[in-house]
Amino acid sequence: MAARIALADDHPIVLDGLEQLFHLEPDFEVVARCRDGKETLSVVREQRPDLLILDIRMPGTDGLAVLRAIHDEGLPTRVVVLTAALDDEQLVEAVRLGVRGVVLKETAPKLLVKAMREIQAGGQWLEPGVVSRALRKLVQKDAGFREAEKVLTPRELEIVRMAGSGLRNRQIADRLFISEGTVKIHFHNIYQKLQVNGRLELALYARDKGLV
Amino acid sequence: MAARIALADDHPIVLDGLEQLFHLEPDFEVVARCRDGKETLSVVREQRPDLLILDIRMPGTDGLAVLRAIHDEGLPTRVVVLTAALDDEQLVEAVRLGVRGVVLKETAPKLLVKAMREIQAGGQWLEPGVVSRALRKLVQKDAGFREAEKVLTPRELEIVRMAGSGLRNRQIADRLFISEGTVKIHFHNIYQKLQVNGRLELALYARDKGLV
DNA sequence: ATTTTTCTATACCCATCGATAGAGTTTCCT
DNA sequence: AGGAAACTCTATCGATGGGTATAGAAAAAT
Repeated sequence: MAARIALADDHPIVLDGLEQLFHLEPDFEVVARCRDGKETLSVVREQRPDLLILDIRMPGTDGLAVLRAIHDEGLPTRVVVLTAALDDEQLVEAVRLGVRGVVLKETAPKLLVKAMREIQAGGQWLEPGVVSRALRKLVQKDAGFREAEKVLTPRELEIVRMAGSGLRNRQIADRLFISEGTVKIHFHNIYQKLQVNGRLELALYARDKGLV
Repeated sequence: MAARIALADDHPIVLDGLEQLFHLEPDFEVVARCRDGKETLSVVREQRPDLLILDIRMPGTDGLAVLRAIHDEGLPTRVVVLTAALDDEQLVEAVRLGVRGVVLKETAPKLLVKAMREIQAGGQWLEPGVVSRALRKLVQKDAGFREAEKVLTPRELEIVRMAGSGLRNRQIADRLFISEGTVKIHFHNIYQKLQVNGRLELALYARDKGLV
């Protein structure tokens, strides 16, 4: 019996391409085309397809939200993420949510079919190149981000954010209802922890690390 | 006689979708599929297709570079940009380079066909929504950028850049072989011209406007 | 129960920053 | 030739920023 596939992508042309692709494979049958996350979710809930090819970027409810819902509701559909470029964090999140496969749009269609068969048979399919590269980046960025989150106390993080917005010591003190001296102490500690040389470097650092 | 179309996109599935789409239209004939910019360029040079459907994001030589080459060499092929999301500056650049149409991937395939016919007949096709929105943003950003370039003298711009990198007055003075006092004067003038309240605000401003 | 961490505070000192005033040089435009 | 704009300098002064020492109170970890 042919595996029932649902397709979800906001680009009609991609849907056409996918449908055409699987039309040539007798062991797959496309049972639904979805243009946004909401539609995808209702289709998966009602039709219970065997497989879902899911684009991450979609208008409204995005792919990850769909994946999360499927995971949380324990729906039996196996999901393959098909996307142009996968963000590092998105990848990790997707894997955490039990995605069965990750395929880039720039890969050969035949490979996608192969991946689908693999998954239908109970396996997994992660493009090695993508995964390793993404994970490497993730480690770097995550290291920087979480480093800041770990070494800094909540209060210090708060102050870093304010400094990143261009506030003065006096202003920060007023907003936090503490003395200006205390603000200075916090900055002093922050500088030591983050190895930066003043509030300007700190502000730029905060911007880079996405702490603002 | 059917119009000869070349397709350029790094996603094979999209190529499949496009080919399938135009296969149903008797007045169009797909004569080439290209996976990167280099391939696209050689195809356009040799086969001189009537139309080229071009994705902006491609590995290696990207879509804009291809468009630039086609424009510079005076090749007769009319280009339609087909992309997921078009950057403001990219759009302006594309129009400047004589692109004949801009279509988003999320638009209905039938509309793409309609646009192609329009262009083949000598017209243009720009998605109104995209264009107006992009242009509005562009005006804003461009205004901010050029404003800074106009009101600031070359020397002042130099100093703004250095401040944006986190340098101190003393360091800036040393690098420019001027006295620290002069640096202060420049900053004073800059603050007045840009209506900012200190070097931190200035640095953030410079970052936003892309002056660094 | 004791130690550690976190947050808070004050006081002093020096470096840096920013505003202001006054003035000389060059360069470019009219 | 004359004027405007840009760049340079010195000098002063108050405000802000940052280092250091000292230390109390509350919360968390051991």
